[in-house]
Amino acid sequence: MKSYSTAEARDWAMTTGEPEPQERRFDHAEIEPAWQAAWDDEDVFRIDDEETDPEYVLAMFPYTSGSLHMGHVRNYTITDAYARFERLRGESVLHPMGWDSFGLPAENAAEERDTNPREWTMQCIDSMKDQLGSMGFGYDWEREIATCDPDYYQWNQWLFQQFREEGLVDRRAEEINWCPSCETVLADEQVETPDGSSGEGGVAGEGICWRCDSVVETRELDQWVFTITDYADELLEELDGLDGWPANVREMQRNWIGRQEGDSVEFDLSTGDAVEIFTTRLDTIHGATFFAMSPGHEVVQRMAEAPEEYPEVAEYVERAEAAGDDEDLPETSGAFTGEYAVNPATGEEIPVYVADYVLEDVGTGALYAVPAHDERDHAFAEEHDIPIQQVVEPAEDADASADEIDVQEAAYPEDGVLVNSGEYDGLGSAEAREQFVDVFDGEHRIEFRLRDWLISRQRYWGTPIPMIDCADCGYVPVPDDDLPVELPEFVHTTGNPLDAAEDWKQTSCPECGGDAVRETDTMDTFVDSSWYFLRYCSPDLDDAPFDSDRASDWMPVDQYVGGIEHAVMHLLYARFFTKVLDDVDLLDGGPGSDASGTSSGPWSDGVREPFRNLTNQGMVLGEDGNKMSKSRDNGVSPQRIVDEYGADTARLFIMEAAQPEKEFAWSPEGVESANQFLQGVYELATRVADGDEFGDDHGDVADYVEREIDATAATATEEYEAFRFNHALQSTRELVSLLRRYADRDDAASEPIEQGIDVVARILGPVAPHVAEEIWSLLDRDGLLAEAEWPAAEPPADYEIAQRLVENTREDVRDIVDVADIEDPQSITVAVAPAWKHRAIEIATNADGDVVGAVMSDEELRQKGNEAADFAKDLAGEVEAIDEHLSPDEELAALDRAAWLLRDEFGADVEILHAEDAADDLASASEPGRPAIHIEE
RNA sequence: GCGAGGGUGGCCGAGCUUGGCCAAAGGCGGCGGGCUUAAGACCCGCUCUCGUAGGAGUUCGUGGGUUCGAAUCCCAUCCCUCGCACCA
Repeated sequence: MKSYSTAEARDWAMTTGEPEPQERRFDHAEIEPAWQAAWDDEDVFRIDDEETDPEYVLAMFPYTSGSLHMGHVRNYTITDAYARFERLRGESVLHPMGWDSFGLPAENAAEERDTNPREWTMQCIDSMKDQLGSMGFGYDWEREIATCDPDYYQWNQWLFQQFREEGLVDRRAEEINWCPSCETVLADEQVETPDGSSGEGGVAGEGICWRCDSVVETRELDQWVFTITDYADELLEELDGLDGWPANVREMQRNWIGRQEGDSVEFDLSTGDAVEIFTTRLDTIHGATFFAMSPGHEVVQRMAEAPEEYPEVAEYVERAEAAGDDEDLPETSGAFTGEYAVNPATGEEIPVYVADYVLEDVGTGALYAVPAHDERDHAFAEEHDIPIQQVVEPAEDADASADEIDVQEAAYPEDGVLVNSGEYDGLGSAEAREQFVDVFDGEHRIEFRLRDWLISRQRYWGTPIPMIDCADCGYVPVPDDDLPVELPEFVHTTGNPLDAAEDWKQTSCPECGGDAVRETDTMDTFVDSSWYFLRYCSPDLDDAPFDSDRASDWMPVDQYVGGIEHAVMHLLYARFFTKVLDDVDLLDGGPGSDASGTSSGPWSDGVREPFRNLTNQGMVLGEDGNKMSKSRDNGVSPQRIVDEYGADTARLFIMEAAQPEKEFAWSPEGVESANQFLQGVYELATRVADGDEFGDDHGDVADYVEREIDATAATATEEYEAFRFNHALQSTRELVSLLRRYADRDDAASEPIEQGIDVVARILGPVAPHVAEEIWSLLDRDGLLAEAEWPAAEPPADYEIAQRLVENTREDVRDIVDVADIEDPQSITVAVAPAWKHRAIEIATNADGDVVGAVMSDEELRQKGNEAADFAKDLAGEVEAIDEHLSPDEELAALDRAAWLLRDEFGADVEILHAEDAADDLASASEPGRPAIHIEE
């Protein structure tokens, strides 16, 4: 196998490096590009199409803004480190990168700079690719994709047709969110509520655009939608199986989907209308004392259009509409319509109100109100002097008792037992609901808060929706053969540039051949990101969006890392797409296709879910602990850090600072410390490489060091696996510190140090890959570290127990020296416990109750007389808490290995003895796990 | 209001899933010592209280409980963060 050196690496990089400074420090500006070129040259990060079931490590691809920020760096450092770790462990790893490159900002940038979105975006990609490269992130660039590339977005169009054939595409008039500034519609998810801090100026509660913060208006337009609600149930249910996802993300999706089980029943109104209501409390129907509809309800709207007949309704509706979506109207406001509804349960006529607290888009926008058992109904009834009729009282086992409840005072919203409900009195709430559905000719229904996914955007820089509007045939799909529908040249205009592109827009109908126009809407960019992880499997395929067999084998993504801001939209849409793609047979994992998967649920039967494990990296805060922002001027540019300290330092600092999902504050001291640490390791490596400084005397101290090396490798393995990189790095620092201490001893041998540095380099490899390669070549190892083998990960025999013994003993010595005020200890004698005490413990541990009896019934121990009896009595009190111990010989060996630590620390002679070789009074003070100590001043 | 996640020593933050060397990792800050002409960096200790031989006491939001034994399990309660929220 070939071995590499910086010099050769430099050749790859084709840099003309200055002569190396003779200092024992590395120059990041020199080594980093060199090793990046070496990896590239050796195709280290490429994965062959023929690999089966690789570890799929994925970071959310970046929007092509032109520059990486710290959030990106953290995100990509995490996936890169994990991917490198898995590669060292011998896994084949798929770690691709691409560009989320459609979207409005490119249009804005094009306007500002008098260029076009494509050119602008391509420049951004070039620049960001360089930045990723300079960070040393290892991607398979042969799988690079860009969503603005027609080779990519034609498949958006193709998939759109697949979805359409599946009945998942709809065009309908939608009341949409319109951003006047971006001149586009927004999905509900893209409308944000302004945060409380700016809630003064009368716009409180109004939605704002997620991109530009403009106040969002509503308009009615014909729009294309994906009927994601068809999958609402499954999207909700399978969340339970996503145990590799953070709880909060799953919860956010649950909230978003908002499943609600209830019943709908029709009420006849005196207007002649039959109005459907939706309720989760059908059991309370006998207590309905009024009926309420939202101002937007069609029956109300009709009334409002006849102000002479319904003056109060008209006035109220006007007020409500003027107030906008939000709570400018008091919660108990409303207007009596003059009409009545018949309560099907009681036959009574109850008054019909328009009330703003009834929301148009919840349920059916109409409800019967039961003031006795609903707080809002109660408040409304009090305000409008409507009677309150109790129909439920607490059940026997409820917290409250029936006579404590006064529904005139406050609503009792709990389930209970029916009263005042005629023949149904005494029935439980749940049972009543079940029966009433049939009794009142209702329907049991499941409602969702989730709305269909509106994908139309009146913008240029997106995927054209492949439909043609023909005067005779209506909307006709563009045939597959005519795909892609490519974007026409960009023109500067205030509206939608596609509308202005007349030549592009005018076409003929694929069905009748007559004149027709193209759909000028483009797709929401979340369409692009809903399946990009599949395209990576076969990025150049030209007859399908992805290779189904390979994708079915390679999916799901094993580790997906990205920001929490995508908790709902992107992740929900990607889940939706994956399910649809399975249902149209483009994906099929099939049982057993994923040998490593042990859990059942979504993973056991085909690829139903895209992401097995999800991590949301925490924020990188500014030095002051606040979110980085231009206004606070606390931002840190990744480029500056890389220039000054190098990518390795930045990566190491970020990974040491906190676990991936936690936020942390930027710290110049931390960066400095990371850099010094790397320089320190490198320096030690140069000392080993020079060789002549150390001997080859392999003593007890070397044994100690070697055990620590093995233990560190084991810890690092475990911690990397668990995504706690900071813990792995912490123990690596401890090992380096030990190695340096050892190296500074006169009797230091080169072998343990070299072995230690070797292991340290490999552990650091995933996080600080350039320095690690540099050290690897200093040690004259074969090949590239990036392709080396992960160090064996077995902790040494009884490591924990021995380590505890040593640590406790050292602490005890310190305690004694301190408490007894010993100025200058001359000699320290340590005696391990005699074999008979070990034997006594063994017997005691196995004794059933009578510890003293058990111990003293042993022939050998009885001969020890009182000493044994006393020891047995001590044991009896703590028999439950006795730990594992080493044998006397093992204790002796462990302490021998560590004796140098005491010697160095106290500058005293240290003697480790068997009990038999020690003075009687000393030996008698010893216990297993706790040797006797004598210090001579 | 509903839901999720949390409350640990001066601060940050592990540990709590599988109760027991847990007075509780690590870092920062502070103190002492080493190295150095000096500073910085680096290295070694200490950093709840008391204690002249490794001991004792009191701690992990608060109050109860289970247990030989609880930061760790159970119940109640307060507080914090996030998400949803006039959701029928």
